Amino acid sequence: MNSTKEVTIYDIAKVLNISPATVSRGLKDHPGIRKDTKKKIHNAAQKMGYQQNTFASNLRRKNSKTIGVIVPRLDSYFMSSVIAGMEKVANGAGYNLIISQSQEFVKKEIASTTTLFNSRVDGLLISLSSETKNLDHFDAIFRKKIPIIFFDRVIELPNCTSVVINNERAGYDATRHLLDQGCKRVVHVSGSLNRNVYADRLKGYKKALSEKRIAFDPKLVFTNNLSDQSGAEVARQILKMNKMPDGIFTANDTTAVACIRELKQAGVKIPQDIAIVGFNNDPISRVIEPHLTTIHYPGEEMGEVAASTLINGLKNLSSGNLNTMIIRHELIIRQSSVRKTS
Amino acid sequence: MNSTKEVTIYDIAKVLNISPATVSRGLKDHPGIRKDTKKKIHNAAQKMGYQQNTFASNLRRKNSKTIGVIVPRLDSYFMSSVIAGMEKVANGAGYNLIISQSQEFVKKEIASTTTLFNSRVDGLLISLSSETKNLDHFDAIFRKKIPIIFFDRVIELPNCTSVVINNERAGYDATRHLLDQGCKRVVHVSGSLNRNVYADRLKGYKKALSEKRIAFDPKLVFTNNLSDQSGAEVARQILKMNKMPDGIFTANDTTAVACIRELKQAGVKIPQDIAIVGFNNDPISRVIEPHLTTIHYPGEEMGEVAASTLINGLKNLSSGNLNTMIIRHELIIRQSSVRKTS
DNA sequence: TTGAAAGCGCTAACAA
DNA sequence: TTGTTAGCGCTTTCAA
Repeated sequence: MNSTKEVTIYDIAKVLNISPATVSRGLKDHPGIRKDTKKKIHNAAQKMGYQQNTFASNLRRKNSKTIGVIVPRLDSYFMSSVIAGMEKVANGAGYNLIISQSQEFVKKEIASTTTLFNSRVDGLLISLSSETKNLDHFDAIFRKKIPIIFFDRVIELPNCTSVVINNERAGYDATRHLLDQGCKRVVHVSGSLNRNVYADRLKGYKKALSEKRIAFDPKLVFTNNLSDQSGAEVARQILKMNKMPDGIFTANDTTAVACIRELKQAGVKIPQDIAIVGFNNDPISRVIEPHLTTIHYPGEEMGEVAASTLINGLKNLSSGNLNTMIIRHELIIRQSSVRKTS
Repeated sequence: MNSTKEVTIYDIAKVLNISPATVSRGLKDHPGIRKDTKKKIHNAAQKMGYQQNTFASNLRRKNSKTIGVIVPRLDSYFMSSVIAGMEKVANGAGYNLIISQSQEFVKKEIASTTTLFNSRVDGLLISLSSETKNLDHFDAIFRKKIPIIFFDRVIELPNCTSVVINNERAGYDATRHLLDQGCKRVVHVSGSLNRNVYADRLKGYKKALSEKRIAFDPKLVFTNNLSDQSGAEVARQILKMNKMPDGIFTANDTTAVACIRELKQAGVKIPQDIAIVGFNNDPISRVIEPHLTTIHYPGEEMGEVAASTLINGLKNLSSGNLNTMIIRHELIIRQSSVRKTS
């Protein structure tokens, strides 16, 4: 494949009449190498087109300077922001990212885990697929004490750090806001309840209801995959209900937007007839009319925090045994939910 | 860091009383190892928790089974789809992806290139930053004959394959459509003309104009970074023009949407006063009101094609010396541009 | 069908 | 401040 001969530290050593060890040290600014020697080495390396061989180095040092990332899907605004944040931090610290998607399947999550394990990543950043129920596939990782940080879709685990927002509180905030706007009958559209993000938002929803002494009605909770289609489907079901709801809180913006569109088409007035709150502060939330009230959820920051926590841990700068890092969220109120002009 | 001792082929060899060479061969189904020996080896490996050491293997074989990806930004719907497509193909073929973003800076693009080069990726998939003018930073890559495939934002190069859509044609289609709807004075909002994607769309715009014998007016072309803000800014400038345009063709959807919002706010009727066409078929294009006419541009497919072309090339299945692969695009007509009820 | 042995390029313990 | 040397774990040529 690659025809050209590789330049090694031995070649440099020979040219400069010094030992390979010195070259190795000079190349990485080892303290205790004379300045002029270093300069000579760097110059020669440059001139000869030296390229360090990471495999040899990794083999020798037994680490890879690589972080594995497993996410359910890449193609959402939120996830791209997360990855962007991770990439920024990791690259800054000299790490590479190997990214793979589970596509929401456990099976793919398992396969990715094995690959990343074999690639000997120094650490893992994981957001779980909606199918995942147990963590057996991470056993090998745990046994080898490779640090894992779960983010967003996390799972409680004694020795793992998680980076999340307070989903229960966010769910509460969203629901409470609807109730404060006068809603009495609020539908909640949720995702797989295997996942904290959805289960907790549901908890928050229930809490807000009970605080206002509104009985929880399981018929008002829809769980699906939160896609465009599912959102439209929910809207159609709502239109058929005997007693229509006057508020909807969905666990993402895509679904909320699909609902709004479908409902508007059927002549429902938003927010007068039905007030709606989404989740994620996706760009579409500012485009749909009426603009969507939503929970802001800083993806890039979450990525940065997850990555830097992992890297600090790798450097043994870990701040003790901290377990859960909570990133602040924020309810952004727009027209889709505002009824009171107060 | 990792406390646990690694299991190597030597350990397996010792246990089974055979040579490491046989174990190595057995593990990868080398023909010419007895079936029962293979089975024994696999079983032992399983039982002992053997994990192959990719570094040693890569070092020995001088390839990495890794593909480097450099993109301007990750956080757009289009780019996430591209990456998703690449990831699918690459993982299927046993390759990992290392992804980095240039953030539209040459400087970062250079840094990423070096890192990926040092990580000894087997090949590269690149979409150029808007700043990039020359390709000197890929010299080392070319010298080592590491294959590069450029996608979307490409550059003409004798020995490189590119994956693109026909941007000139797409630009023509978009503009032509506006003219067909009766527009006489069409603004074009473009990105960095260093990049084929924008330069070619502009060419198509000009071609459509000249076909209809409309003089090209450079004052009607705005070039900027195609962000939200820039879109709004363009709209504001349009509102101040003595003679307002009656059509706008923007080189992405974000900008088109920002324009629409700003113009609507100023009381401009879309599409009656100004008809608008965007580019990308981003999810927002179906949410903005009126829905945005746009060019569909299959990101996932582009990613798949780019990755599989690269991988086929690595396997020496390359289909000769093909140079440019063109993916079909499609004009999707929605309300933002339709004036004639025909 | 299997084994012996060399070596991929680097790092680090130890010695000088 | 620099050098010697062993060895990380694997693959592969050559020999048996």
